[in-house]
Amino acid sequence: MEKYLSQLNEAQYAPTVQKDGPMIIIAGAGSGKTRVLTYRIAYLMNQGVDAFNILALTFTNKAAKEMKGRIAEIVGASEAKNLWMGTFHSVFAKILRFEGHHLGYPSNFTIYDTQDSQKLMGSIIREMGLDKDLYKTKQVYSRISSYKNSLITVKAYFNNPELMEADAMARRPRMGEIYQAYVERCFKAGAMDFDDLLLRTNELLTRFPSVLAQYQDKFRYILVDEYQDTNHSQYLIVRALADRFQNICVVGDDAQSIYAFRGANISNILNFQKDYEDVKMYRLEQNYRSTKNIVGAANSVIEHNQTKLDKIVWTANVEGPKVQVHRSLTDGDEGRFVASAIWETKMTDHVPNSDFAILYRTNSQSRAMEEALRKRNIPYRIYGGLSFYQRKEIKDVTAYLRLILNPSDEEALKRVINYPARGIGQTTIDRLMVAANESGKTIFELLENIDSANININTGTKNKLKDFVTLIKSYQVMNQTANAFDLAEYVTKTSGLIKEFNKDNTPEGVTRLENVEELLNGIKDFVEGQMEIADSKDNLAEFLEDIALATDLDGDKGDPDHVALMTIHSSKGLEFSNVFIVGLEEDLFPSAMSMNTRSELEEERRLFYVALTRAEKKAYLTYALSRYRWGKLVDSEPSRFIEEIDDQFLDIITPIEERRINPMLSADIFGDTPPNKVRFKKPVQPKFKKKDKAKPVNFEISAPKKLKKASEIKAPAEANLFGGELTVGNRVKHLKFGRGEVLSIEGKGGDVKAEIDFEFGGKKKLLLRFAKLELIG
DNA sequence: TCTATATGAGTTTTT
DNA sequence: CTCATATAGA
Repeated sequence: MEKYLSQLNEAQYAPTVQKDGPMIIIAGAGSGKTRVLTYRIAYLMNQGVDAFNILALTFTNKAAKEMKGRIAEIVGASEAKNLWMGTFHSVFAKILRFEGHHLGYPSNFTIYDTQDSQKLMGSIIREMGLDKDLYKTKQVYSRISSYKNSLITVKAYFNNPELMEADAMARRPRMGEIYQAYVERCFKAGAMDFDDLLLRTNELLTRFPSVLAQYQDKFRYILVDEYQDTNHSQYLIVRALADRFQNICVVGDDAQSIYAFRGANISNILNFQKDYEDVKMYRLEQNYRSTKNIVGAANSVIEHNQTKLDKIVWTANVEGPKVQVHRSLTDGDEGRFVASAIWETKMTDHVPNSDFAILYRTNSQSRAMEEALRKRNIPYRIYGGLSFYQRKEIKDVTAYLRLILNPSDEEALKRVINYPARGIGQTTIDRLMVAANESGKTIFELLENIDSANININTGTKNKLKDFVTLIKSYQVMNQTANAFDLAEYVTKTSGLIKEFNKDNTPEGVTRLENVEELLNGIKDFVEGQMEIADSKDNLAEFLEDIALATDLDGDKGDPDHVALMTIHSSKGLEFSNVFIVGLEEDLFPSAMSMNTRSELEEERRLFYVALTRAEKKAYLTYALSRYRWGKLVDSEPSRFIEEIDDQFLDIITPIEERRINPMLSADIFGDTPPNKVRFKKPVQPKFKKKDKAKPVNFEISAPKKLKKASEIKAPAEANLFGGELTVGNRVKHLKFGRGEVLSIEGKGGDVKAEIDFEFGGKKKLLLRFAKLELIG
């Protein structure tokens, strides 16, 4: 028990064992902040704090997963499960499921992803007859998103002349109307977008003091990782929840703030000491991760930022090799350099693939890297990128499921009403939308009574619409009794989706089918993990929520020994022996979109700082003289960030190609470009990002692929309680629903069910055979 | 009124 | 290159 504490140095020990009160830990890169956080949670639990009373918040799924794993190692998986730990969005989505009814939301509200939100805005802009070149959906979306993140409601917007003025100046005077229409339409659709999950939580906690009190009492100890990345909305939630007990511990590093683009506000961390009384401040400045050269290089870069806290990150580690800078001719060459460097290092040092990471600014850069790695037969895995759940075919299936659960979900309806084609065209949909807006009814409600509705639609189309309603209703009936897997399988078969995908015999089409199959497998695993809940009605809703907030279908399948490829954003919090930072070119990194203001540029610089400090032993910086963009070779120049590093930490390699540079020559002359232009061809399995493409032999379609979540739930066969051990009136604890009281017990043998009234989720009937309940005094 | 084809426009980063 | 929307054809 004490053993883990002895692994901490003095600076880390102090915050770890401060049990109560507000505290802030300013933690430099690699200074062991995650260790402090995880050990602190373990310490709290050892001090008798109930895991149910601890809330730990992170910003990305990746970070949440990382932290969960580490905590489970110390306190054990079963105890760790009782912690409320996850991203802000996922934790508050769960709370809103329970409490959303206060705000007029159905408990099975839909979560709109970016795509849904943007489509809705697009159609609002069109309906309002606005110029779509002036009102670009993406810009409108990010503008509205930033209002929401700053807690500027529609009402507040119209009361704020400055904001309205700013939008008018940007030639978008009707922004407020769009905002208003968007909010109304979301609400009517029973949908929340990502920002709503935070905004509505705030509304809930402000408008309903009893709800606030309940959660304040529950979350007696709150820990927030990466506090520098909180936006205003998140900040207020944390403050409200922590207000009663003031046991709040935030950890962050202003130098690693890289989410300003989604509203992160550095002043939250800078002003923390003003928000609470007697704040203890701790600083972790010793870097345990990286060599002197890497720390030195990173420090010399971040020096160029004006806005920063005084903090000296230092290390007692070895000097190590210098940071290597490498120039390539094209992005293809860059990939080949990286692949061969990895290969050579593996040969000489005998290290595993997992010692390497390739980090880039934009997701699209992964392609050149993938290709080169595949050629060298180096296994790799891409993290992030286009999420599995955002693929067209997956969204098609889930749109049906969403509609079954929540027929008001307008975006889902529009997606599937004519897919597969049923002869219901745009004109019909437009008329329906107009009628829906005028009547205040949802489209589905109109469709249910299409004969009596006063809409100009011909009889033939009306019949098609009726058929569609009948189809969806039949699914809804099935959903009453069938589990999510059986339903989803039935839907894909009977809606015509499978037939539609089957039409396409191209490799992409085949991949699509496989993806759908994989989705079904995922649902199956999820359902099996949920078997304890006797009324299976809810599990579809839960599955949909999970996937709405998940980015990666990250199981531990495939070879765990792979090179990691990811954006720098998603690499935060991770570390690797060898790190390649690629594409260090002006307009790419720093991004062309981020060079308008000093603060934008400084965020890019912090991003570079984050990238560099991921490396433990060796860092490589690469750039190319020209790069393919939209199929065209475009010239580029080296990033300013390379120049900003103090020379003493750098080892600038002048490649042999340097002497051969000649615009007359194409890359082929060097003989290192593959004879056929593979680059332009689609890889055979391009959609399967989560597989190790370097080993196509490994392509195990038939092997069941498990969603991490489900397999986690299933794996530990804990001692389940059976009827004999449980009686009416007992108090029990459940992983998800919290504490509860047993109301009744029914059934016999393996089918004993208990009805339990939980603090979160209300009354549930659980099958004791599966339910992992714990008796509490 | 719906469907297939051409054209054209846009690429940060995440929940 | 890869999406999303305009236009012609059925």
